[in-house]
Amino acid sequence: MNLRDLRYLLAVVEHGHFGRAAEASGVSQPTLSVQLRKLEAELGVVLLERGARGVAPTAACRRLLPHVRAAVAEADAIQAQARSLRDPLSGPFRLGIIPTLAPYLLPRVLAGLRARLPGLEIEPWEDLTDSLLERLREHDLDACLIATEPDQPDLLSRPLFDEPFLAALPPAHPLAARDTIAEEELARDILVLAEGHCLRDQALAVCRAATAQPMRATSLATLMHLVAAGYGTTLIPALAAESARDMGLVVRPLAPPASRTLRLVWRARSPRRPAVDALAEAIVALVARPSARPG
Amino acid sequence: MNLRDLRYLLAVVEHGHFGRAAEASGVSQPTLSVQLRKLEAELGVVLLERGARGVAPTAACRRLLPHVRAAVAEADAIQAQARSLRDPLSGPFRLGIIPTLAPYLLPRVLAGLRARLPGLEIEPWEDLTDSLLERLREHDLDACLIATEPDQPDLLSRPLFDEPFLAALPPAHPLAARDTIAEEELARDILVLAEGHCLRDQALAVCRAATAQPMRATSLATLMHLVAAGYGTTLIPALAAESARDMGLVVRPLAPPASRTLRLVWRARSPRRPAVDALAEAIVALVARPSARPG
DNA sequence: ATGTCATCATAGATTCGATCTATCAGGGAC
DNA sequence: GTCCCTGATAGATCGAATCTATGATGACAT
Repeated sequence: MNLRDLRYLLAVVEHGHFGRAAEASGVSQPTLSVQLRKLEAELGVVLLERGARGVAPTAACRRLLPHVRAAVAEADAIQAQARSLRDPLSGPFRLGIIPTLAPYLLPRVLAGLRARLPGLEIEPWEDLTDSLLERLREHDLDACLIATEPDQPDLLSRPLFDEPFLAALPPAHPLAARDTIAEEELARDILVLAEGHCLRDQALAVCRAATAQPMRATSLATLMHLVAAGYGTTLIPALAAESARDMGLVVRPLAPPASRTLRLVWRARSPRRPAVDALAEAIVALVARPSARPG
Repeated sequence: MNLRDLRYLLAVVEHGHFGRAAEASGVSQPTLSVQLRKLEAELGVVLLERGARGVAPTAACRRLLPHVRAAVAEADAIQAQARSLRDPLSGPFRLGIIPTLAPYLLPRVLAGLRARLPGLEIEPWEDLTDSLLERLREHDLDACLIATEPDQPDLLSRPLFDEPFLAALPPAHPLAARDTIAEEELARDILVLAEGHCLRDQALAVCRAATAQPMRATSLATLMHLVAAGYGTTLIPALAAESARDMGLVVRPLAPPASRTLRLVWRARSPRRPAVDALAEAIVALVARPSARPG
């Protein structure tokens, strides 16, 4: 069975006349005659009652017509939707983001992304780096924002921007009065995230500390609350500074400075490379000059 | 676009593998490769991300898949429904019946027809002869039961059975005591149906009367009620006798007898001739030996 | 590293099917 | 009876789908 033949059938039923249906379909009258006879033979059902003054659908045909119309309509829907998906910068785009970045980056850039890439429907997905990369490889995500460099051959990445690390202290902490803080000074009572967070490893590396402390916050927000409650200090990425200050923390730059590099990762074979590139550039621009937050 | 290609797409998406999808589709792997590339070119959308270990649908493809599945499902529904319509004795069958016959014939035969022709879904349509024949010619009906012989070249008919006319009288009528009644005796105070009813013409012909009486009942039931109320006499077809007696009328045979011939009419070109013939024979058999009425 | 295996893509030949033009056949209408 | 309109048929032509054989590429293991 063929969509073309179904369209022929609809044309003949609509016009009640082979010749006019043929003209409307852009083919010759014998074509319709032959093809519709074939369709009848294939279905084993007489669809048309031919008369000297035209043609009428049989009862069986009338029974089938709803399905025929539905099939043709779905085919048209496929083409219509494909037309709107033809723009490489449109359609759903699933973007994985690590938890120490998502809550602080997304409010800054989402509105701007909608303005710059109106066709791209970004669906954020928050998870730890390893899970994100696994999902990315399984085609569950289109790209990921992470803070490490993946070394898998089927994944490519590009750096977006560097995010400095900052010291976050309770106001009553002895170091809170200082303008800058050295890494070693922070190491003594630093609190870190649970395992799996790249920020945990980076914080420990920066401070050259191998803490085996029992407190392992599962989110940066939790961690900052712990610091605010006086349980210790921590290292936060720059984009979280505003949130940290809102919680009453004292935020100080490190001396010498340290940072992490945020990278956008995608599958080497992904056909969405244009969208990936556009997204990367948009994020860089929006982070450098953040757009207003959506009301 | 082609239903075949849509099925290919579904197979590849389902198997995630061109080779296995090809096997499942009964074609070679290059066929799928070529056809799906063509489909992508036609839609202008990359549907599949080819990898070294298989293939995955793109985000755009996932967007389209519901429509693709729907189109294929509708096509399958067409074939499934066609299979069940393949039996010439099945499917909807619109049967026109004149009003002086329908209420008395249908209760006698409908249950039996369902038993003898279980696939045939008879949809009765009650109207005057001329309207019925017009609808029949316009393909709005598959066949008609009427009491006259149509003389249109595109319509064929066959007689089913003769239905005697009977005299119907109020119990108090002077003729009610007689065993049989002559036509002339009835003519004096006969009531007839409104124009358009063939029974009106037949009654007038039988009784050689040209009444211009004001009372023109629009249904046989009304007419019989008028007779029961003592407004006159009338001629009824035999199948209405039971109903007439239920209303308290006296029913008597004519001497000499008169009758009308009920015919089944269909379009000369109708492809439903097998159903028409089966229906004709079933009705004849059921009228001769009526089945039990449905409870 | 390097060979091996698996995967999809490509090329050329072949077969099948859709379509065209020209013509036929049948029914109504006058 | 004759004409005209309708759909059906025939034979040729063109295009498209498919096949087999082979290439290209990447992953994995030794």
